[in-house]
Amino acid sequence: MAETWQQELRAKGYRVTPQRQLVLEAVTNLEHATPEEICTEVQRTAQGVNISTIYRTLELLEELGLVKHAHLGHGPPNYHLAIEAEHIHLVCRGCGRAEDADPAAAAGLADALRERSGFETDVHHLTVYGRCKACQGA
Amino acid sequence: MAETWQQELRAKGYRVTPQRQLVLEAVTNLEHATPEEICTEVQRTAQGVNISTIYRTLELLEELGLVKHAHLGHGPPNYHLAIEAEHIHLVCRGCGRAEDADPAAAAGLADALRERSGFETDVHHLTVYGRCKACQGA
DNA sequence: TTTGCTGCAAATTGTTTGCACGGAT
DNA sequence: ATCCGTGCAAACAATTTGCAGCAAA
Repeated sequence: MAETWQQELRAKGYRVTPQRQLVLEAVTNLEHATPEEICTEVQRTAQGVNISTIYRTLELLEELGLVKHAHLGHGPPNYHLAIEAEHIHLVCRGCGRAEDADPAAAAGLADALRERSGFETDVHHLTVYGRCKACQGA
Repeated sequence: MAETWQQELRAKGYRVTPQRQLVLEAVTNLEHATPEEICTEVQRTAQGVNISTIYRTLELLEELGLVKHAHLGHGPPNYHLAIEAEHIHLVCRGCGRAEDADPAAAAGLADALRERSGFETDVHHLTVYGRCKACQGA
């Protein structure tokens, strides 16, 4: 189970390199991170790694379905494990932080949109903007 | 409404310039446009206008609450009139088009998030990804 | 005659690409 | 020997900023 992604890489003619392992580890540990942040994390154990390798690796890992990314507002995109993608992003306008929520909360929304517009909602890629509990006074 | 946006500008010590009027017109006419597209539109009647003026003007108009912007996927943000913002964006993964939906559909979602996470949802800035009716076979 | 607004160019930031070396197969 | 993956630097795209001249109050 844990060894499958390396096998999948090899099966497709790709190689399993330290950089790729480190990027996947970083995405796993940071949970929600930008390419820049991932690069910094990776460089803690392999200081030579270049930012372009991060981008290329993230693209590859996304192709394999291991990670996903979302555009949460202005800045750079946000990467996380695909397995952990089963959630809604709540982005706070106050502190800018992103927290997660149960996609079940969007079930009603999906139903309403399907019924009214025939639109099939991808609940796993939903980003909601607003104010988090902590920022409720500014 | 007796209080025009021009008066509001002056009241705050800003000036009403041709550029600002043209940008607001462009946002009105294009309905959903990037800064680049707005710039091109404005330059049709005032060819000297610089892209940085567009950015500065859009920022100002947003501060005044006249326009809003949304990040629909990768590229540059998308500007539209605030008055027209009272809707949800449905972005289709198939054709890439954005259609509008009634924010009432998200009422249940907002309730659920407030109850579970104490998160105050901004329903007017909700973007939902999925597949539109027409693209339901790909 | 002060102050705001603009155009221009340069600086920033985020991301992609071309290329040659080094290492794995 | 071949081909992939990487670091590096340069190219690119989107956006921001510093500044001098101009124009409106």
